[in-house]
Amino acid sequence: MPELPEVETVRRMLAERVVGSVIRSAALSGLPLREPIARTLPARLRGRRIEAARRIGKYLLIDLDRDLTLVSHLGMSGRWRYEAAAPPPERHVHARLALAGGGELWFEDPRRFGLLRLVRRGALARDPALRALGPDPILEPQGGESLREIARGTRVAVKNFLLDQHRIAGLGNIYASEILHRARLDPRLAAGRLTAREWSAVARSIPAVLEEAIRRSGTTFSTYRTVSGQPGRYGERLRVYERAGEPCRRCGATIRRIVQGQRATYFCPRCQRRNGRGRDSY
DNA sequence: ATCCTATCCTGTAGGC
DNA sequence: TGCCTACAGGATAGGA
Repeated sequence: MPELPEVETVRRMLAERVVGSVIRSAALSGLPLREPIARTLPARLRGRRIEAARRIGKYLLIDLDRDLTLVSHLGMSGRWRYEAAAPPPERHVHARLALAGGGELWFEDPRRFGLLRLVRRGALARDPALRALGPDPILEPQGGESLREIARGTRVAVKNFLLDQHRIAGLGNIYASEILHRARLDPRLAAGRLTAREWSAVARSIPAVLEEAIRRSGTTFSTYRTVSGQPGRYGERLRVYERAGEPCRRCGATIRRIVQGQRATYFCPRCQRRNGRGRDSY
């Protein structure tokens, strides 16, 4: 599941391999993703030069000349893939960009929850996908006080708070659980009721987990791959995610799996405590 | 306003 | 072995 570290890994590789290239031609599968890909996309991409690869939250932005930006989101199973030589056709390739000088850039997405949309750069900040995003925790790190302010008044569980892209942009199901384990916080606590000290622990844990995951090229469960097809290596570092029934690496207690908002949450019932809080605190 | 649920999709894992 | 079903989750529309 591509979250901030996976998207950042893809961004870095695109920056290295395709920035500076010119798109010679483009072709679409014709199948809709989260929304249909505009049929005019190939014509608008032809001849454009790739100027930069950026990331905001889980969105990957490919800046082109003539003030255009290709906005992409990998959804659940999306992948940008670079092939140096003309590769054989494969399933689930929804956009193929042939680069001048050889090489192809593919947007693959079996589950089609992804997004591909061409936007004028001047209109980016107003684009519905990006407009309402909260701060990106790597580009705009938030301290504990700031997080506490963002959470003021909300009763949602802190795990769900971390998943809300409108509050903080980039965390998904894997890293939300990992961050709360590092911060030693029960994922069921009401976000609006955490203490300053608890928010401070969350604020420190977010970049610690994300930066280590970026160093290891992200986490691969099933489909995620880097641009060149390598799996991420953070999986072996996971402390709780997908480890239900296994011992906590910190205290040895058995990791639990619960469901919050129809999503799995993993946590250690011993070292992620409620700190003697009352029943109404979550 | 705030919060929660159902929905989209397909590869994979588990049961029998 | 093969068929069937349940499950995984990011974002969002719509309902409570």
